[in-house]
Amino acid sequence: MNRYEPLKIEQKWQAKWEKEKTFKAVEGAKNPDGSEKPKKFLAEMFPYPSGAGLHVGHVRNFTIVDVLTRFYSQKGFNVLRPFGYDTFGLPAENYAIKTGTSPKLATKTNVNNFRNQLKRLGYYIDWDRELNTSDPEYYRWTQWCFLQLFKKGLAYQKESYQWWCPVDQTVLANEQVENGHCWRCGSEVEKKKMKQWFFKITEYADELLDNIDSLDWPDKIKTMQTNWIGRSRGAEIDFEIEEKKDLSVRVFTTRPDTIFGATFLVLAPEHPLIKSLVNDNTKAKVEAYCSASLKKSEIERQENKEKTGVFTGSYAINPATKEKIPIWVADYVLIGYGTGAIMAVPAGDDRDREFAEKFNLEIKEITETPDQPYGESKTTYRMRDWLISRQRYWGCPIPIAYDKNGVAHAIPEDQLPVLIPEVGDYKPDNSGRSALAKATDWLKVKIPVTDPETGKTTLEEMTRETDTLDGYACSSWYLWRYASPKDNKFAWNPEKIAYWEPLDIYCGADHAVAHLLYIRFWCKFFADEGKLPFREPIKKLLYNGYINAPDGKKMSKSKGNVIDPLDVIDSGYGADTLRTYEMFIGPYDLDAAWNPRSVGGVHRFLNRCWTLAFSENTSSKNPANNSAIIRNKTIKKVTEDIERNSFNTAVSALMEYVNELYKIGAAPEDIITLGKLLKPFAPHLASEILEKFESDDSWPTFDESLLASDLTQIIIQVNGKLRAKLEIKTELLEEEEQIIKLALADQNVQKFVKNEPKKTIFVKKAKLLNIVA
RNA sequence: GGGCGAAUGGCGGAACUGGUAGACGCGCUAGACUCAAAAUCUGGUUCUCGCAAGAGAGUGAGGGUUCGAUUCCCUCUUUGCCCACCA
Repeated sequence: MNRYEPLKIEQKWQAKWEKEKTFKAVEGAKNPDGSEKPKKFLAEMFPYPSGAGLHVGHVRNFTIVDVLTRFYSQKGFNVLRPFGYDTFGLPAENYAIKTGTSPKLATKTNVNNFRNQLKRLGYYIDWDRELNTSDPEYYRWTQWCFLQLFKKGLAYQKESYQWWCPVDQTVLANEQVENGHCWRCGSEVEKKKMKQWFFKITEYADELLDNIDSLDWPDKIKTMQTNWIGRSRGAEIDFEIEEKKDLSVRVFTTRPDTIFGATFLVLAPEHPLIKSLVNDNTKAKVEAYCSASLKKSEIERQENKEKTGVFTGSYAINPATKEKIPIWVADYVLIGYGTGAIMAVPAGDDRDREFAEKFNLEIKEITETPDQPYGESKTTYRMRDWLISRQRYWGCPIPIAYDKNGVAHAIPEDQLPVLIPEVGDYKPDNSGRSALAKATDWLKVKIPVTDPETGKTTLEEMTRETDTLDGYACSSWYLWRYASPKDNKFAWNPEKIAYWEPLDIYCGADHAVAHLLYIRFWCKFFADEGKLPFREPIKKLLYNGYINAPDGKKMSKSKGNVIDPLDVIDSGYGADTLRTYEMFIGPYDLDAAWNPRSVGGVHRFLNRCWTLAFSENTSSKNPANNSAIIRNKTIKKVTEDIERNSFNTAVSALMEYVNELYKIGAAPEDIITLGKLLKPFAPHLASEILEKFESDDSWPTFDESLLASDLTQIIIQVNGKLRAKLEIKTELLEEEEQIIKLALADQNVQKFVKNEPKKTIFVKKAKLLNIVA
């Protein structure tokens, strides 16, 4: 018998799979009997291919998808498991700024490295469907998607205060600001007033919220999305300004019924009406307050919740009480939510009370409620529109050009893709424009314009948009591109989409809100456009946990505690051990700590599988059928465990099976079953085993009738405590009276049951008898 | 402050719908093989008492429901994640 040499057999099988394109997915694949196979489309959240290569966290994520893909493939599904790379983004660009290497080149190197590493893990991937978001043939269609949104008014420009990262020199979406810091570089963000592009995700807020219930997604993610959208129903009420009848302040409140207790109004410092409400006495003070709070960082606003504010000098009329109430400015009111102005009800709201107490404003108990609520009912959302402009070079150019009046025009679809121009220096300047602005020739473009009066079309010279799209736009449609990644007529081919989509299983460890909300938004939009036959893109979502260093801390280069998956493979363990270990490490959805010794344990297990299959001693040992029970039990357990994503217990069931076969000996059928059940986890070793036994890899079925043996163990409890275990003939399980008699005859039971039992409870399913003494 | 989880041996974890707590793996330990070591194989391993049979305790703490609770309910402690002046 040869030794188990993982690196050798893995190389052999990987070469074979590559040559034979074993994992190529074809629409409409059929069974031998001519019936059509059911489809199953699975994917992981595609990675950003960093220069550091594959991480053990990637391996966990991808292996979960691989186990499920192989499982469904073996079960007879027509499976599609493609792969792609999310390649636009700051790391490649920052590297370019630092070294002068073009991001295009660096990305190519990184993708090649990633692909080679993925192949060494033996993944079931249809490599003909590989995609890459920075490939012009891909981003051509990202730009097309943008234009569809633009045509419907769902991509629009707005001047507003935006989060600005002073280090990365770009604006950030709300989702990319974490506790006042840039999600990428960690530096403190500022507010800056700029004209920016947005996607109108709020248009779909209700549907995005209402459909959450129907998703087979983890509750954690569903709750986070629900909170993020943050719908609240209330009313908008106009308050007239005293002595300025042409002006009024509109406020939003969820409690219009408390209007009798409203004793003052508060406006956000950015509110446009403020300048009309100040007078000569208050003007300087209010202006100082407003500009100070604009400069205030998010951190300061979070750390110091002490109420601050200034009186504008004006009064409004409470429409319910007709009383005159002062109008204040305070930064605890946010411009982006509701109307940016509130009616303060200190008797009903803690924040308003705190403010009233600090500035000695009236606190009036609510003694009256209006029969008919004031104002018009209004629903608002915590979610804001999605800011998509990025002042960066390495992104998908926004396909827009401006005429001499500054009006935005779509680049015609036949001019797509708008290619990223080559520039020598990738650094953005301080003007707030990306490095694209340095490509002076590229900036000029001729766009056909039709005169609305004459109907004549002329070519007009315009200037291109220099902003690029948020990378999340590129990942908002890639799952559909997988259906027809090489199509040059459509972003996604309608027939292929109808066959494969929506995605059956999606697995990832990040992007609970951003990506997973954006892709749902685009799906609903393109469904409305008649371009997608479904309104939710992802049926089932698995959200896996992280893998930490052995000390439980996050792996990081600076701490020097990073485990490189390729090192694990090359140390001699091989990919099968790495894969199986990462499935065995714990429940897939919880964080886990790497344990080098446990890796060794899994390797020992695979070595035992090898010995069982290839040693003459064991494999020829036992032709008898006394392994049928354990074999059928194992098939049942592994099948059901994979179906409920309990990969760690599926592996442990296989370990038990092998341990048992070591004791009782294994017939060829036992080993073939082992090979089939092992294949999702350790596909190379399993293929080697199945090859030796000349077996296919079809998923084995179990025979319920073979799960029980002739003898059955009955648990005997007295007052709920275990006192004896009886071996009885299985058919006796029907005879409750007999079992009670046998139990009471047991010596140990008699020690605890002196008199006639008060009661007996027999649970047939649990094979348990409880005697109440 | 709000929301959602979690807490089980020396360690990672198992027990899926209330029914033998600790599967499987690591570690430790005894033995076999070996001149020896590694590898491999076979036992043991929650704690306390006992040679053993067995007994008692035991799933963060306290209470409750039940014949029976790691599992359900209440109170508390610790801890993780998400959101956080959203009117």
